Amino acid sequence: MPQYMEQKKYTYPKEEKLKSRNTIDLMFSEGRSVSKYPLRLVYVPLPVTNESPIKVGVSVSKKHFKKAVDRNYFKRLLRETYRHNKHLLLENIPGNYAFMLMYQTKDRLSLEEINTKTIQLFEKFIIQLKQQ
RNA sequence: GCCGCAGGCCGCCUUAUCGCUGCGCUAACGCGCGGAGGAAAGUCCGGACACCAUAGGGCAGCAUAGCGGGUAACGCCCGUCAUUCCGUGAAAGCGGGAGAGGACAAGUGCAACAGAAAGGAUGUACAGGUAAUGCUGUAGUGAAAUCAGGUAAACUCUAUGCGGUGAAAUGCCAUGUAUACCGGCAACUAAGAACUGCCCGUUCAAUGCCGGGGGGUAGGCAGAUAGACCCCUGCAGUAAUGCAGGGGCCAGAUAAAUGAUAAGGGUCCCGCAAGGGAUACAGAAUCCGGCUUACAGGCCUGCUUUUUAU
Repeated sequence: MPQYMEQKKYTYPKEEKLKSRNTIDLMFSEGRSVSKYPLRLVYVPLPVTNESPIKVGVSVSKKHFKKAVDRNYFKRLLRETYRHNKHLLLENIPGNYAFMLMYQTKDRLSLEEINTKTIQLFEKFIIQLKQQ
């Protein structure tokens, strides 16, 4: 295991899960987004509270995968890559944020490919955030 | 042993690392123990459970249809008979399979070929008969020719059953903001209402603050995970199934956990070998009973045929 992996917390606890229907509606109506095909990240700033500074959900469209097993599988992979790369977000956001990570292709990418794309996506997000 | 058919069952395992979720323990860090299916699927039937509706009766609609049994219930399951198919046989019979099967003596519709004619039918020949007439018989075609013809997985009729919605049901708690209403305090006149036509005054209203408070949004809790439950044994029954005794606890999430990765091992396929490949269908969403559909590979039981050995 590389050195850095021991230092960071690769967790995805309940408090970090995006559950509020209203927040999700807000994100899709007023949020901004970045894409790194085939992934897409939608985000919106939240008011600062005592809760977790970050709220994250994942999404795989029924349009791309008809069977529930496939959707579950790719949602798990998205959670996995979020877990391993969430420090990129936590170290760079100025306040509280909500995110939705979306998988937008019918192709069955491997975990390794998705992981690479996720890192690129997060870096792209950070650049966009700094430009504002 | 092989092939085929029928029925039933199972449907990957281990370790490590990083994670998720429920419960228990702990002051805490954490630790321990559980954690998808036979179809979880299609949402096609039947229930349980809720709420709404409901005097009684009828119409419409939908479903079912030999007989007997099982069940909480069913359109499901079991048994059995008519009928029918296949094999065998001279036949009787024997073995195996199918088996939605009430009524055509209410009405309507439909019917290949053959045939004069197939449904308000009746020609020809011969024979018989009458006041008269296909009135009667035979020949001829056909499965069927006035025989109460056939056909209802044809309309239809008969009998029986069925109220609707569906866990986003339903019940409860409730922060913030605004607020019906109630109480207290403060303040005060420019306007309002009443006593009263006017002035003063009083009361109300109005304003601000504080407190109470109903409904109720976000959200939360219950519903919701111990049950027509599972396993074993015995008894009753041809069976479906029932009864008795003993043992067991087996997901409970809610934008939704039950995973990801790596290594090793099973099993099967290809190959002389090294080795390579495959490991299905598929993801709980209130819960049960069925039906239907999907499924790599493997196992078991029974029967038929054939081969070899005894």
